[in-house]
Amino acid sequence: MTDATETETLQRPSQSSESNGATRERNERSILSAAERVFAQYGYRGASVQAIAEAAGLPKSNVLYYMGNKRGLYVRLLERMMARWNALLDDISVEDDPADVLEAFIRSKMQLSRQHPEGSRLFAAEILGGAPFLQGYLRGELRQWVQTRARIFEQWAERGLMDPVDPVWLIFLIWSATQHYADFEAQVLGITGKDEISDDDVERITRFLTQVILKGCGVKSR
Amino acid sequence: MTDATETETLQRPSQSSESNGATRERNERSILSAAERVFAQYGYRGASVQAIAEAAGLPKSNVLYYMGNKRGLYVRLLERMMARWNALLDDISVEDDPADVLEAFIRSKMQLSRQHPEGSRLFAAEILGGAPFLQGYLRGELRQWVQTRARIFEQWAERGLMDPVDPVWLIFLIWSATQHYADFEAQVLGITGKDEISDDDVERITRFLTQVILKGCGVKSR
DNA sequence: ATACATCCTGACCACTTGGTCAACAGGTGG
DNA sequence: CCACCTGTTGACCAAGTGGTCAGGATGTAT
Repeated sequence: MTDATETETLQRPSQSSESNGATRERNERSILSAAERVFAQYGYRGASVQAIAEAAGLPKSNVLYYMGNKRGLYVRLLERMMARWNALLDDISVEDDPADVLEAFIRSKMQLSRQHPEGSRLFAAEILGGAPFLQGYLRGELRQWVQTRARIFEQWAERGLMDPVDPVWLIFLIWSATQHYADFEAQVLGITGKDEISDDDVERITRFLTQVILKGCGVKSR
Repeated sequence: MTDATETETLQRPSQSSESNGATRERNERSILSAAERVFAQYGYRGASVQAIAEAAGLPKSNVLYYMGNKRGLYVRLLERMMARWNALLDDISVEDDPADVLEAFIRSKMQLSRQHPEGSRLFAAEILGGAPFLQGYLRGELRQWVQTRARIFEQWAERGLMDPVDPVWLIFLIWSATQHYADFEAQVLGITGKDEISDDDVERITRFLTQVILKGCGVKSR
C-alpha cells in the first residue's frame, strides 16, 4: 500500500543544473548550522549525530560523509567560532581614547553574541565542561591577547585616564556581562517574561553596560 | 585463574556497627556529590549513570537503587541548588542602605559560586540547554524575586540614592559577573596561567566588582 | 560509450545507554 | 528459628551510540 509506480525516482538531489561544488557547500552549511544548535544545547557528549542529521534534514550517513566524524565536526565548529572571535580583536594602542575603545569593545562583543547565539552557547558549553578542546587556544593566543590589552589599560591608568582597576578582571567582567544575554537567554526571557530579546533591548543593554562600566572604572574621554 | 579461596567475602559494607540510616545517608551524599560533578561537566544528556557510579565508587545498580532514575537524580540536584540559592535571598527594604545591600548581594552571590562551583555549573548547563527543567522556577519564584528587588532599586533611584539604571539589567549584570568565575573557571585559569583561584583572588574580585558596579551606578552611601 | 569523481544511503557492527530484576547478605525483632 | 527490612549487585534487556561499507545514482570529460 501507498506504493507509487515503479518508475518513481527516489533520488531527489539531482536537480539537473548546479554541477559545481554547490551541493557540497549547501549541505555543509546546513549541517554546520544544525550541529551548532545541537551541540550548543546538549554539549559535546550529549549531542548525537542522529539528532544533528535530523536537524539538518539529512540521513546520518550523509552527515558523516561530509564531516568525517563527530569529533571533527565539533572541532570545526569551535574553530569557526574562534575565527569570528578573532575577527573583532583588532589592535589598540595607548594613544587611543579609552572611552572609545571600551565602548567599541563592549559593542562588538555584544554583537557577536547577538549574531551567533548558538556559537556563543557552544563556546560556553565547551568551557563549562573544562575546555577539553580549547585548552591550547586559551593558554596561547587568547592569553596573549588579554595580556597586551591589559598592559594598555594599565598605561591608561598611569596616565590618569581611568581608575587603576585590575585590567584582567575588567576584561572578564565585560566578557561575562556581554555573553550572559546569549548563554543565559532562557533565564533572561523567563524572568523578564518576554519571548525574545529585541534589537531595541540589545541597544539598551549595550548602552547600560557601557555607561556603568565606563563610569565604574572612572574612564575619562579626551 | 586469579580465583581466591571459596570463603572469600565479597560483601564488604557490613562493618558490624552503624545499623541506623547512616549507610543510606553516606551513600546518598557521595552519589549526589559525584552526580553534581558529572552533570556539571557533561550536561544532563551527556552524563551517564555509569560515569556517576564510577565517580561515586559504587556499582551502577546501587546508584539506581538509591536515586530511582537519572531524571530524578538530576531534578533532586537542581532543587538542592535552588534551595542554596533561595537561602541567601533575604528580603530588603527601601529604607536599607543601597551600598550595603548591593555589596552584600555581590558578596553572597560570589560566595555561593565559590562554595558550590559544581552546582553553579550544573545550573549554568541547565540554562544553556534551554532550562527544560527550570522553566517553572524562572517564570515563577525567581521572576517574582527579581521584580520586587527591581522596584526597590527604582525607588532608590527616585530618591537620588543611585542613578536611574534599569534595575533588571543591573541584577543580570551582577549575576553574570559573579557566576563567571565558577562557570568559566577553565577560561579564567587558562588565561591567567594560575592553576587555581585562591581565596585572595576571590576577595580581590569581589572588591573590584563592588567598586565598579557601585560607582558605575552612582550609588551613594548614607 | 567509457571512465572517473562526487554524492547518497540503507544495512550493519560493536558498544554504551538507562533501567529492571532476581538473588542474596546482614541485622533486628519476635 | 522465623519474618522482615535495608542494602548490594551481576546479569540482562531494548534502544540508542558513533562509525563503516558496499552499492548505487548522477554528472563531466574523454
